[in-house]
Amino acid sequence: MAKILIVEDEIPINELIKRNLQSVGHECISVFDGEEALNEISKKNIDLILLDIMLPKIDGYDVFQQTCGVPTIFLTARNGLTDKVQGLKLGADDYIVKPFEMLELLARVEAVLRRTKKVSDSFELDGLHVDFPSRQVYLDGDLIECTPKEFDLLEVMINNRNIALSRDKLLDLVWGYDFIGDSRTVDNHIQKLRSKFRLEDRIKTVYKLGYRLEV
Amino acid sequence: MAKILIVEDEIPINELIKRNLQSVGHECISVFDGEEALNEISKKNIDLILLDIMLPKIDGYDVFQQTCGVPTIFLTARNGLTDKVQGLKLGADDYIVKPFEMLELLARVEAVLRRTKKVSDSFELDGLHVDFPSRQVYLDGDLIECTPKEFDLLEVMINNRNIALSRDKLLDLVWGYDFIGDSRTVDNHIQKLRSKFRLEDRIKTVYKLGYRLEV
DNA sequence: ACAGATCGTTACAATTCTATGACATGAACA
DNA sequence: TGTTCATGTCATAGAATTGTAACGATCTGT
Repeated sequence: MAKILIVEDEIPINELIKRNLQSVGHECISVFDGEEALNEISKKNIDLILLDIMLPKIDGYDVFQQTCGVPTIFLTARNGLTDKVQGLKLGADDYIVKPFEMLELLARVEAVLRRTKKVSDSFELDGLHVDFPSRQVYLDGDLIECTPKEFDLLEVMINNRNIALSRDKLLDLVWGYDFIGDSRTVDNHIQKLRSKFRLEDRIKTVYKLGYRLEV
Repeated sequence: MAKILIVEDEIPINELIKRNLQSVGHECISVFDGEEALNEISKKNIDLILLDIMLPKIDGYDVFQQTCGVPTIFLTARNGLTDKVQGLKLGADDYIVKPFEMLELLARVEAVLRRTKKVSDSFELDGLHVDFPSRQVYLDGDLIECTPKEFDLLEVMINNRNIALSRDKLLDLVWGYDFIGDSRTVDNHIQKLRSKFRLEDRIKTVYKLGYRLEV
């Protein structure tokens, strides 16, 4: 997957981000101040930088000037120096306001990596090959027809693999609206995914909650 | 765990909160007026602030303006300056009305910390590893199947570790207020936890009351 | 307007969970 | 030590949840 540099001086946050990115398959390097950050940027092929603005030694603003075009997502405090940051946001690939939800961060990381082509545009698991740009799915090399909803759901499951996702969460992420009343819509689409893409053993049901894609 | 700043001028209340938060593993700093509060905020990496509104020297309202986005829970008197406070509530992560129940405060603290990702998403004890996002439990590295009630109860016990929890309290926290039935239900589920997760020595029974998870 | 595809809903079967009761064991107290 | 009440332990019936298939409404392209 991608090599991601996490520049964040609060150790618990840094480690939490690291754990989550690693769990979806990325390689992570944690640094805790701007000096270390510039060090890593110069010597390694970093694919993406998560950059806190408030940093010891050299602040995020100055680090950003020297990233030489490496894609960057800013992590900004709720009411930080918004005026200064505002300008930066234009140059950055994305920014996210703390405190943020981890699922949101993961989604943005994937989006930037895909946009900047630093991540393979596809996903492999067992004999399954999912190609995101073309929205096509192959099983053992054979193209499997895939409806829009099926693909959207599959994509969300892949981007949030190893996380228990409630039905409500899935409705939010895939259907995009708050669902009223109870229906078996999610269940039925999950069922489609399982049988169509041979994911019976990979998509676990989390009883009374929802589903989880295990890789 | 997390570093929590308690800003409360009534010494007994301040100390009570401190004792309880420490017993579940948090690091606490007690201050008794707004001036001290700003001092601590500026020099240390505070993860969460519990902020009384009525304070000597500088009041909670003014302190909040300078927290630089550190998550904050307000402690408001029932008939405080509700008009002024009302506005604050929008910016705060949560608020709780005095007099409050300690368990309620603990629950809100955990909720905010998890929401703002200042607390780890997993819990370790002896060979037991509990992963909250995936809702999976490992014992000596092996995945142990876990029912919803088992996981919910385990989570509550972990979040309120070192605190004696009555059966009624557990029924409230895990089953929900509207549960009608035998309180032996709790006993049976505790038994499951003990045998399944090798917690025989960790979950103590508090005679005539309930149970306590000791770490 | 028609044919074909997609998708939300429903119904029923299969599965999983859990509250409960019965009995055994243990703690408190006189 | 004996009595009483509280808790540990286990099995099971019934409730709750999910799997599965089929249906009809809606949409799309012709």
